[in-house]
Amino acid sequence: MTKYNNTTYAILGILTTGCKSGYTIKQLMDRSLNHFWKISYGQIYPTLKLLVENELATVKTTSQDGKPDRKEYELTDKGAETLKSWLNQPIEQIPVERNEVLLKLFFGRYQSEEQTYLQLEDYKQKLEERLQTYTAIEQSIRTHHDNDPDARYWLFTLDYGKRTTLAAIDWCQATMEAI
Amino acid sequence: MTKYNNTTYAILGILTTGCKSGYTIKQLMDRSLNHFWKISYGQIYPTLKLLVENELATVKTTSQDGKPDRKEYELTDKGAETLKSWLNQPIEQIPVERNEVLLKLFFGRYQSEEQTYLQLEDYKQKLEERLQTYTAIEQSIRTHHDNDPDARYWLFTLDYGKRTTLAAIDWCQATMEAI
DNA sequence: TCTTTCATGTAAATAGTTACATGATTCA
DNA sequence: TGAATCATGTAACTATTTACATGAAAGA
Repeated sequence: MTKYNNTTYAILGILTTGCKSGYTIKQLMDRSLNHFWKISYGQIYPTLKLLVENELATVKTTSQDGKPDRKEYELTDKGAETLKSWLNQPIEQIPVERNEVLLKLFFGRYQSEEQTYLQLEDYKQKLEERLQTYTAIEQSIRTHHDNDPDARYWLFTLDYGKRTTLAAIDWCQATMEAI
Repeated sequence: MTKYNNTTYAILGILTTGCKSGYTIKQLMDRSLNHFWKISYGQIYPTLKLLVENELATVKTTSQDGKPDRKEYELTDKGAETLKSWLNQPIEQIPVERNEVLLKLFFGRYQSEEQTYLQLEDYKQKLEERLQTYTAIEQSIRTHHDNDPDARYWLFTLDYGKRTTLAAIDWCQATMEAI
């Protein structure tokens, strides 16, 4: 079985949700996966091309009146199999999440305590904004996708974002008090 | 002021801690920054070269008996200034941390509930191992670097790792119960 | 008229890992 | 004898973003 990168599997997965074109894939990404997976058009279009080349999907161009032509992609059986087999594999290792604030804090001795404090305050504020975004998305899913069988899983991923962000906010507070 | 990437600033910062060669930089990284910043030799050596080219550091080659020659790098005033000015700038935005487990969970509908459960169990276990590593590093810092003025800041970054990892573990538990 | 939305795509640049090459010493 | 540690470095590959190019329609 050929191995693809996770971005390819992400696109493969999105094709199961009814999104069919590069444009709508990007939209769904930005709305629903943005907190743990983010990609640009520069990756989406070449990947869709690759899917067709490797027979994981098929394309057809559809004309729409008043709007540009769009290419609609559909998973093949091989594509669906590839997705499922990836889903069932456990992850190899948790990746290291690079954190610029921690990197700066690590060298905190070369900074004034006021500056460190301001840095943490700024970070905390950004985290709080993020938390609010998560809550907003959650509300939106609960009202617009209440009967969608995917919604359950989407809410699980949001819950993760909320919990870890909250933990980070608490850490900011505690660290600011310790300085 | 020229802008560099964060990896360059990380190396600049490590040069203030007494690590002088590419080899020892890598060692310190692996031991102390590994939970939020990780780089390979393939990045360290070219970056050190760049630092010298841009007059942020100077090199001299020292011979050691019984061991290979080593290059020792030292920050210039310009290098120290560059580091400090970066430290004082607030981060632009919190990066999206890609999470393969969440990506798989997002498409959980195409997987059996047992498989999803196993996936979460596996992730939880990996997180618990990570938490133990953090605790071990913390102990090591408390015993070996008790009077080091940097130690305080190192412990702050570890505390972040512990809190967010713990939150992720709780999420795993809650999600496993919900499935 | 200007901005937004729709829609697809490529080229260049940046970032980063992995694999390789080299070679001495120490320790089991 | 073989592995580990010390030590530096490059080439190839992979992943990804950013900037650009194109162009029509809708709405303010």
